[in-house]
Amino acid sequence: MKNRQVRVRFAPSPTGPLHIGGVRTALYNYLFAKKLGGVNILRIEDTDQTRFVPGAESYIIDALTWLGIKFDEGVHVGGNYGPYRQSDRKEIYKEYVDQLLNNGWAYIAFDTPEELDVLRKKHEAQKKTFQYDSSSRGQLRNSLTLSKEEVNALMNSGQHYVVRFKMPENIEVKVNDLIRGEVVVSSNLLDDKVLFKSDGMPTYHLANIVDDHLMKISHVIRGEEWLPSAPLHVMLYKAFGWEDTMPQFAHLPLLLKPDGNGKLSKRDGDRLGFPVFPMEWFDPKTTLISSGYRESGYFPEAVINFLALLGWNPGTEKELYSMSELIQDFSIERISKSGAKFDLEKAKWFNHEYLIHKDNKVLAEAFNLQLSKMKIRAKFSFLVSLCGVLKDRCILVHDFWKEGYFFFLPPDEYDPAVIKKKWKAETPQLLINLADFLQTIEPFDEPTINSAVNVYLEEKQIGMGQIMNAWRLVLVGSNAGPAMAQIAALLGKEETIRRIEVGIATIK
RNA sequence: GGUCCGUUCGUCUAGUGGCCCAGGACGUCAGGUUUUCAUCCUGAAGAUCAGGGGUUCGACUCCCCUACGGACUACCA
Repeated sequence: MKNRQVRVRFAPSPTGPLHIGGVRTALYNYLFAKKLGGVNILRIEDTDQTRFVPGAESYIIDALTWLGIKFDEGVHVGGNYGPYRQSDRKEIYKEYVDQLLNNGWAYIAFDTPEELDVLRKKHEAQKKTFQYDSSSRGQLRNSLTLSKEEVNALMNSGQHYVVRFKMPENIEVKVNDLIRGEVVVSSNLLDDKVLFKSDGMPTYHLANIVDDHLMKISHVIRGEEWLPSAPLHVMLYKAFGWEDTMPQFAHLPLLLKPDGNGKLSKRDGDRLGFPVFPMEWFDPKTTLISSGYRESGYFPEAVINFLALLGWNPGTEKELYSMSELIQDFSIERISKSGAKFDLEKAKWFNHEYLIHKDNKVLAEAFNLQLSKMKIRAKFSFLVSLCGVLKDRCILVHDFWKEGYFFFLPPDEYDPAVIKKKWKAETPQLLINLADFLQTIEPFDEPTINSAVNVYLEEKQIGMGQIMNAWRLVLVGSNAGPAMAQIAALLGKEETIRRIEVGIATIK
């Protein structure tokens, strides 16, 4: 098993949009594969036809593509171990169930879900737990209790049946987990899981093991919610005689809600007002829209960086990581054992870091996209300069509008608090004089305006406090925004003077 | 209820027996820079290492118990 090629898979089921915890699982698989020169596979686990959601599969692919998580094999890229969608592999599983049935590792069971439900309720009423296992299978309707003739008769009569795994008694099942070490469970506590459903589809457990084996998966990196079923999976490898090539397991810690405890869920996003999905998702059933990081103005690099550090760290103080740096430094040994609470503040900080280091042209393009949705047109070169001026104060791409709307819309009202504090009797005249002076400045750019105005104020013996806030008020409408010279330069001479005139005429 | 996993500042975490009366980052607070706001810079507060027992000359680090939290417990994945 040494020197086996690293082959990992990310195997979501298309029951809805990929949620941020799933993204992290996909990311860790990708980083691990690339680090070791291995192969990253995208397999779609759609054995439950009742939960299939149209659009979910393409959403998963688009989201991972947006984030820069690439696959070497998978539904969308093909490969030598396909098909990569379990519904397309339906025929394959039959042969393997038969193998188990033939060598006594599985049996046929006729109990209906309703019958079992009644049994569960009955046991519950007595504060006991019903389990379909070695203790109960002798009293139920299955090929272990029925005669061969009865079984055949039932099957021929079209009676629905499932195939269950026959969990052996009294053995210790050991799961060697790369993150948690050895986990030991007694087989007596494990139940006879359904491997093959009455609808002719395998369950997750069967399909998963067969596919991992057939696709030569070397490492299974998945969420901690799978740890309880790992012993069953180990037993399945044993039953098939595939112990030698059984993959190594690594169960990742869960992503927790920001407040309180518990697994992060779709609900939390709505409740706390932050996205739990990489991209916006339109639910065809409820017609509700869930927000996404992409549409909220986050950069994929920031989302990746933030997620990578949630449950893993390099052991150094380095926090800003590009994807290729992550690949270089990633290791399973440094994944932590305990769940990590999702902290939006930290995510924002990462985004800000990425935003301020982005080229102004890239930012301008993103901003332009937002503006065009608002039906606002602007010269690209103007947007590039504007982004340069505003980027320090922005966290998300959306903030460019919040921080710079007044470059597009003249003030329609003036902050009363600023008027009260900074608008004196002599202010209008001072502004008129300033406007006259601005008229003479050439070129009307930031450094020129800045030094010219400074000299002008000094010559006229006007204090900064006497005029700057009032000037800002007429240009912006409040006391916010970047330096005055920057605002004036971007607004242009004509508009700057016009706003001064309008302000004087409006403010009493 | 049962099984399994986990537990270091509010949050993410460093720490693999002495370097730790515990380090970094986010957040918070204070000061500085700035004509405003933000950025930025400096600093501060913030964890009796869940609690209790051991082992050891010495424990955040090893062992046991307890508490708390979580996951799982479907013909869902």
